[in-house]
Amino acid sequence: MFAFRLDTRSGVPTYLQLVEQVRHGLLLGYLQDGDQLPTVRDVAAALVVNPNTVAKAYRELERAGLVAPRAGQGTFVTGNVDRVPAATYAKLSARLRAWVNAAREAGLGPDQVRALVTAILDEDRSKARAA
Amino acid sequence: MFAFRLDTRSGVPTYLQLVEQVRHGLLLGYLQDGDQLPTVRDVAAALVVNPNTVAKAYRELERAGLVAPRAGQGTFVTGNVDRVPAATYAKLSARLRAWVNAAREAGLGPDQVRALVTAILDEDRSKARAA
DNA sequence: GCTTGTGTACTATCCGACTAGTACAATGCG
DNA sequence: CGCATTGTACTAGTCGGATAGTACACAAGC
Repeated sequence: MFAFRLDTRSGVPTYLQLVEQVRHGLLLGYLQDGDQLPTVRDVAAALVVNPNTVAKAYRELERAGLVAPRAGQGTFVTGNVDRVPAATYAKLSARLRAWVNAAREAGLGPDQVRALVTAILDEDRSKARAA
Repeated sequence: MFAFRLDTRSGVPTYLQLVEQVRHGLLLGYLQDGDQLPTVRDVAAALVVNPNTVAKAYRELERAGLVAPRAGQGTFVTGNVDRVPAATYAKLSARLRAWVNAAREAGLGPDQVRALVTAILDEDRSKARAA
């Protein structure tokens, strides 16, 4: 079963964090067509948040056409998303993992690693906008 | 002069985004000891936010000992942060940039790139916590 | 000394995220 | 049918971020 996590210090609204995690799961293949998401009440209990907050996230995902609710059953993935081919995914993640290790060995702390990644991704975003 | 940017859709509070960007600038060497940050009023005008919001960010940075205000002058960096050596930084960022390009050429969209990076960094975070 | 530009402080207000609690609709199962 | 489980809907309230507007304190420069 898919598991959620929360970062309360990030300032990102809870329901958006949940939406993001499902989106990422779909993009990376952790979640596939037909998979069931944890029930609203389960998630609410596990993360100690209000059921309404979880429901808001699920509603958002439903609006986006990524999941569909079945009353009395739960919420299920209706995967119509471009997934990364498994081989490509494995290759890229291995290479990225190596990079993170190299950065850590070069003495960079987690914050510095994140800062550098953010900077490079922002470059990429700027290029994408310019193109 | 240092320049700020805003991502209004991220859900991250404005003042926290400003704090983060200064922190990153310090970590990566974009900002150095003695550098002046844009004035509160300049930032407020450029980003179209309330001066109080910018002041809140600067106050936060001052509390952290990263910057110091000089009345009538502006806010200046008091850089007591571990910076990444320039050579290390150049090497790592080049390698990461290459990885991003490879990912894009493999057909991954910006969102997928970010998702993958987030996933790997979360792995790293979990390992760091476990250690 | 006066003016200008800077950071700071304060109050009031608005809005969105989140919570609390309850109730309802639909499905599956005995 | 009756019950449990699930998602959904609604109202009311709390809390924090952001805004608006004003006022103050300090330093530099004419």
